[in-house]
Amino acid sequence: MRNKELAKIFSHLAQHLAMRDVAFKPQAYERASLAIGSLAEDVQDIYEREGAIGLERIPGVGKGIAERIEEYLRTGKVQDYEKERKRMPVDLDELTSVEGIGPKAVAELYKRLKVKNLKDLERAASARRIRELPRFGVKTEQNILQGIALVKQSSGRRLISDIFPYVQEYVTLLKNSSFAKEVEAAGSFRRMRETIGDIDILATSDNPQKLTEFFLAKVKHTKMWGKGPTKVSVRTRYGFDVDLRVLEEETFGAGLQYFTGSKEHNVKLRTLAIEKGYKVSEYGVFKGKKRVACKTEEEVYRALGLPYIEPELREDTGEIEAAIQGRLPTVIPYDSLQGDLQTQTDWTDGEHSIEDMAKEARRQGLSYIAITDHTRDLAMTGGSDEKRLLKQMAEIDRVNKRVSGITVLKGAEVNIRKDGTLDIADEILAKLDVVGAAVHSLFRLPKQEMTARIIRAMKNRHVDILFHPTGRLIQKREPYEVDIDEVIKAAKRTGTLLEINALPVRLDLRDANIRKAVEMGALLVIDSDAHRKEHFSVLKAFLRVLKKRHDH
DNA sequence: GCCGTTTTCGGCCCGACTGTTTTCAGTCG
Repeated sequence: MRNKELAKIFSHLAQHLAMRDVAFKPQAYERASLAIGSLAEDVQDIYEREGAIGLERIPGVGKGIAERIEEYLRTGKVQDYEKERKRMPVDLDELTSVEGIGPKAVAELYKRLKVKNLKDLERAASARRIRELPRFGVKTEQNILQGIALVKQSSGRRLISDIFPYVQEYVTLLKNSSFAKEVEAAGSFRRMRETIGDIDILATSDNPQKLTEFFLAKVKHTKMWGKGPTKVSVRTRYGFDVDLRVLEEETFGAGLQYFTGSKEHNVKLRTLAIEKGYKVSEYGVFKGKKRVACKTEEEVYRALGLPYIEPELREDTGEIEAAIQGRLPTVIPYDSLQGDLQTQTDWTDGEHSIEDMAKEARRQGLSYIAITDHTRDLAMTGGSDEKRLLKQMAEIDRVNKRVSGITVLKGAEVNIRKDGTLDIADEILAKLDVVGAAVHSLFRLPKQEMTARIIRAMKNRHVDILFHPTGRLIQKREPYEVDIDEVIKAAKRTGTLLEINALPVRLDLRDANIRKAVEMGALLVIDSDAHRKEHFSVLKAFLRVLKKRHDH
């Protein structure tokens, strides 16, 4: 699991170099960081098997960066990075998590005001000292304060995609030890929340003491919050907390149900139990002193007269009422998707070619994908104009001839301009199989104007999908002001699909809006927004975990 | 620092928007 650490180091190094105005190297390091961070294979394995030559096969990694990877694998450090960090000891992750703060702002704030972290930044902004700096002003200062508020709202929580590999690592570690029988990650991770606060792992064991000691010995941690015979709680060196609890085999189901939560779901479940003359705790369902269920979660729910409720639904947003009335929604299994209607390639800001993306999609079991590269107004990404779109369509025809077993559809992610018109002419859109329209600029229009703008785009008869309908970036950017009910109505009226963008930082539409759209009868499409081959896994990354869960 | 059937040296996705300025740097993705 060294990939993520290396990716972070190179990304930080890139930002440090950018702060010092070094030309071109930042992009090179950033590119390598992205490639390493989303690599399916552990760099350590690649290095052990093929040496530096193998490392240089990673796109964006040449001689220089391969040497630094080697250095890191040998010593745990990259000297160039350590030097930069000494020169400017700032918490880049914290500071750049504030919308509008980039490397140059970080450098300036450190030099002039000794701002090292979020706390310093807030203090400086509150004391109105930022407005005094050259090229900063009152407006910037206010934006910074707003940005800090947003970051703090999500205090300590991380995107599920950041946490996912670590959960896998810990669960596998424990499963492979000879001390654990059942191992399961519970909590908000199991409920598949957008962000995760800490990791709760449950296990059963013949020797709990040995298991907790094994865990402590293997999981690198900076703090130990507590340690008892059946529970240990640590802060890992990656900055989040992990709890391991060892449960009795007999009551594992009840414990799993309890520690999966949510708290609100459990409160309601317990209230329902009391009404029916039962009591529910982490040790089981009780009638008087008699335990009537505890072995499995299914048993626990059944004892209360309920069908099994999938963890993803356990938020007390109506699922218990629905279960009582026998109208729980059918949950779509994780391996249901047959295709992917939003992908980018190296024609714009994606990393891989059309052919490579098609082959990878096929490998992952998809039967079709649409290539939806950016268009003209998003020049930053090299967005296509009409002429280039035609060229790309011809290339897609060639790929379809060369690659069998998957259909590649011609598409585009066109820009919705300020007035709701699109940046590609209708006669070209008419030639495409899939047209997605999206807002990429002027995020702060007034609600009415934004709503009208989006609906006008949806009315274009060539537009099939509204991409990332609210434009939010989790923990980074609020959704734009838009009347989502009106958008859903328009979707139904115009037959436009609303996207469920599966990129972990977007998840847009979000859960509550998806439910609304379903209730209002609009159609939805789930896609990956893949910008590189590895991103297809967001369509099924969690499949393995779900399968394991259903095994017992 | 990376990369190459237009280049092994000389390029490096390139425009809108914001907030600062009074011509432009920084951020966005």
